[in-house]
Amino acid sequence: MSSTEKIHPSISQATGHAVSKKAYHHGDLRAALIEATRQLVEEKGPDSFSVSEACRRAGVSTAAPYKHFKDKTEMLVATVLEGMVRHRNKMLSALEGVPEGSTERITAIGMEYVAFALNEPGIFRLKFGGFTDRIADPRLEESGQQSFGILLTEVAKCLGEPGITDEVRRRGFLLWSFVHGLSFILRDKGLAEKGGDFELYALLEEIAERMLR
Amino acid sequence: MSSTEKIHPSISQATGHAVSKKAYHHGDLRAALIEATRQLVEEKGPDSFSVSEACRRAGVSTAAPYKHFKDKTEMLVATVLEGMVRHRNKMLSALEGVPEGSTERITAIGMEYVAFALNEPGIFRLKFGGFTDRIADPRLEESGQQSFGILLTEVAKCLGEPGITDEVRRRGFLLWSFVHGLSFILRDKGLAEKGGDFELYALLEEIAERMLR
DNA sequence: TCATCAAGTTAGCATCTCTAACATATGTTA
DNA sequence: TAACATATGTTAGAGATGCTAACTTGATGA
Repeated sequence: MSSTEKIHPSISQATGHAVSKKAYHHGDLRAALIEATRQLVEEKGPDSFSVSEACRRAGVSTAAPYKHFKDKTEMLVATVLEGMVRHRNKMLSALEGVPEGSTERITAIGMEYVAFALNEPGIFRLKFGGFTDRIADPRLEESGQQSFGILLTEVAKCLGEPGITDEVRRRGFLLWSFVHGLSFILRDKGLAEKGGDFELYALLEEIAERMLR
Repeated sequence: MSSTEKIHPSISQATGHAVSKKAYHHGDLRAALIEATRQLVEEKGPDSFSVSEACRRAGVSTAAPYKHFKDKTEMLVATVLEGMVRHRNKMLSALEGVPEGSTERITAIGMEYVAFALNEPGIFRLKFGGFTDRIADPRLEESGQQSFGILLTEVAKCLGEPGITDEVRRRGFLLWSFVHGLSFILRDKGLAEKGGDFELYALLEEIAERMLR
């Protein structure tokens, strides 16, 4: 698929928007713009992203996005939200088949977390390291909490706690901090320099054990 | 001090530049622009920073910076480098008076790391979470390695290892990941929500113990 | 059928980065 | 000391961008 090809998704599923806005002129410009934004953020980096270029890629005028998004920031937020949904779903499916209450479940979540950072570094940066100064969007906040909740549930089972106790929250916070930092470092350094030295899975296992012991 | 006051530092010390460029028209425009950049990055956030505004604050035309920096990115890099020097010096002075080979030294470094992230979130973001897509400057890389070296030295002493062995590197990497992630999370959430729940120093102590045991 | 409204368009303003051409201070050298 | 070379600044302007206003078009439903 050529990178300059216009984007015309048939149906907007990921946006979670009213089906009523589905097919006017473009088909689903909102979804197309989100996809163009996602591509550009990965190709050029979040800082070099421009609305104009997304418009060119979606094959519409530069004024068109403003019928769907308040401004550039909202466009990025929508794109990040879409990414977070994918991220969460990946984490959940990574848990399938892994024994309940085992530390491997924690490790699996961590692997998926790091994988997302490495596979979609642009979105990852927008989501986390990103533009807190530009956005304090409650939807991003909430979406993050949901993902954190998945981890906490697993930690509770691992520790044999009855629910999300203070201790669970504390351990979860420590684990999250570690995996979060690891993701950033690996993403920044590139897998070559740091990931080559250590086996990622072994690293995450060791951490899970040290933290949950 | 008014935020619109012009910046006229008497002597450029932090830039580490040839003294020959000290006093032409402005005094030391290079240093003044770095300071203006630093202020703006903290006030408006790294994404909203503009060269024009830095010029206004330094009281020069918008073309003036290009006599000192190749482009906007180089201006930001110079500002981040200056911040990294300050950061490293703070870490080093945090070690003074703390017993050699104690885990408190590790904790002290961690505290300083987190403090920098919280006190200078804009620079911290540019330095790390920041604009890897825009910059892969070798000077930033090297400066980061130097800071990491400080940590590794302390880890080696803590573990009683003869030098920077593979095991030291591994533990140091784990510790760094954790503190790095913690800094990001605390910075993003704001101290209120997360830092309120846990005592930062205690958290870092616990981590140091779990990691170095 | 036709009025309404959603979703596009074009035109244009304000701002931004960066360059070219010009102006001036400084320090050097004949 | 006069003239030159260079560092450092200025003004003017090209090209890109974010966003708005005003207009056009096409789908939907009374």
